[in-house]
Amino acid sequence: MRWGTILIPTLREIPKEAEAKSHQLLLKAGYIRKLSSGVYSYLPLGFRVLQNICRIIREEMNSAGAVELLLPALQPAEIWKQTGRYDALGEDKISFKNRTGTEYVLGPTHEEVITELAGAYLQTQHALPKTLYQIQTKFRDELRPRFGIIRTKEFIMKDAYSFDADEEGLKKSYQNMYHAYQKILTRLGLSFDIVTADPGIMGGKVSHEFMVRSEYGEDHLAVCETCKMVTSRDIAARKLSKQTTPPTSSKIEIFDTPNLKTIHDISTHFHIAPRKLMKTIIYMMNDRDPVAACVRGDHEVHEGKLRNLLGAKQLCLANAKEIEKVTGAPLGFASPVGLRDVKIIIDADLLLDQDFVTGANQKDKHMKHVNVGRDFNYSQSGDIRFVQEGDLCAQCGNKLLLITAMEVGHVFQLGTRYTECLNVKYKDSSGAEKLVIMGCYGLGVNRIMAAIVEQHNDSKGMKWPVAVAPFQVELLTVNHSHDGTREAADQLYSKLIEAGIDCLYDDREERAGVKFNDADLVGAPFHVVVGERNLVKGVIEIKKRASQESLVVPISEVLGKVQELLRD
RNA sequence: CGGGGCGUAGCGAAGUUUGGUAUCGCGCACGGUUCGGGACCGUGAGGUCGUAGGUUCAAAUCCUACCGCCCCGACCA
Repeated sequence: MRWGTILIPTLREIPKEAEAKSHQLLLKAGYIRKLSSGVYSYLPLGFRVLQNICRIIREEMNSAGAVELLLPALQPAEIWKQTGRYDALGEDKISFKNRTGTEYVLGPTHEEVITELAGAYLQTQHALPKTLYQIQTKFRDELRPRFGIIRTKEFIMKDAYSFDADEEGLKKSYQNMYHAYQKILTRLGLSFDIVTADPGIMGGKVSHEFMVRSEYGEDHLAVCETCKMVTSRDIAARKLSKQTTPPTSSKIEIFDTPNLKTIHDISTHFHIAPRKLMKTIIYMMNDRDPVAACVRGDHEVHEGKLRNLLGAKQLCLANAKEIEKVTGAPLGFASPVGLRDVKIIIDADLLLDQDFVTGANQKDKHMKHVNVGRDFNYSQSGDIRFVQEGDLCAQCGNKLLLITAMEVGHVFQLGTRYTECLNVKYKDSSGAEKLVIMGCYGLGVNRIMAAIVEQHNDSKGMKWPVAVAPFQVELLTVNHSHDGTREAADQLYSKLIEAGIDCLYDDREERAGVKFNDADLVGAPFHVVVGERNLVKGVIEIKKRASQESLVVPISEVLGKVQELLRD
């Protein structure tokens, strides 16, 4: 395609709104344009990349035996109420009423719709197993769209759903998708980590996330460089130290802290390091029993770990009233010291230090010189917090690193989370009705595009892998008004097109520098440069964008060479 | 929702403190000279200065409200 035919509005300067590299480059090279916060248009080049990503996804999904369909984005709110996710979606849901008063949700995901469909058609064991997928726009009113197309309110997702007769079938389907995802991301030129994850709002027990390491990710990986273990920070465990520190001889002192409730308030106001503070968080276990969870001021309680340690069925943060009842003080001044009829759980790190500052269980007061064991007893100690950089690897005991990463894919073994709510059953060979077992599998197409840019760029622009590049080759003339140059380039262009090569032909009458810079920015993997200087010698220059290395070949061999390069 | 920053031509900015003809660079159009890594000269087009109200002889500038955008944080006491 000729440059003048399509729309490639490259910019000389990077719009100041862009911070992430992918955001900057995609704007500068004319791939995307923002319409409003978190809402983007994909210009011709951007659209071509999206299509290439989708093509690869389709190929791998199809060859894994999944079948494509298309579900509606416009979904009656009613089906969301049936699965109980209407409320769980909360503010993220974009919903409205039509003229007759029916409420609709712009689909943020499609479990409800597909499950309804499965209920209608997958009623016999012969219909199972089945994996259906679609590539569709999802709508989520994100609180804060971020980093260009990494987090947007409207995005394209490939979502697949498997339906099986039993758990064993689900495991097979899950493995199948898991491998397909590995192939897809590898073909897309991404290096990635697969980590076990917390299924969260989606439900189910087993889930894995496909993570791409990037400065602009919103998630964290706990990485051990020694034993190479990688886990999601959300669920990473740590090895606990066996040491303990004896208490100090200083006695507890109560001091005034008017209106200073948070760790940040206390630490800045009194110049005390957060690690010398102790946070006491009150939870209610099984809706009845109060629990005080204590961690260092610079740590965060991990509700899941706490729940596991307690063996609690249900655990949630206490509300203001409950806190007041348990501690005798308003929110912000809790301490384990003097608490009665409350189970106290401490994080093991509290045993490694002495002399903490805690609340005083009185309004506007805290206490210092608090020592574990001396001033209060606890029922259990253990790992009840999120890991931090420098914590010890649960597997080998060496130090963990925290690395930011973005989630590009997520697979879940949902089980009967949805089929139960929507009563999706099949008849087995004995005629008995059984719930269909589901899995679901998502890939963020736009985010994958951003991830590829994040991993393939340099100071001049993008370096697309051949598989996803908007064009495989960019042909450009050094001086387009020179007849010989133009004629040679025109001929080459026809040859490349005839050979089925996706070629962008920069036929603009721009100066060489402009064209070279735009070519590097746009990032086609190979550049074919036609210039008078080489032409008189009967040769043409081919440049590899990724390495910036050039080779010179006779005109007649250009096509063959390009084909060879594309094959490799 | 809280904190911070910002809104002036397609892009990047100055001007706002101290009210007085809307300015500069890039890009765009036309003419010319150039032509292998973002050329140069000349001419020109392009603006509700985010929106609405107020103060004033006079508002991009001062006041009030609202809208939008970016970054950080968000039931952790």
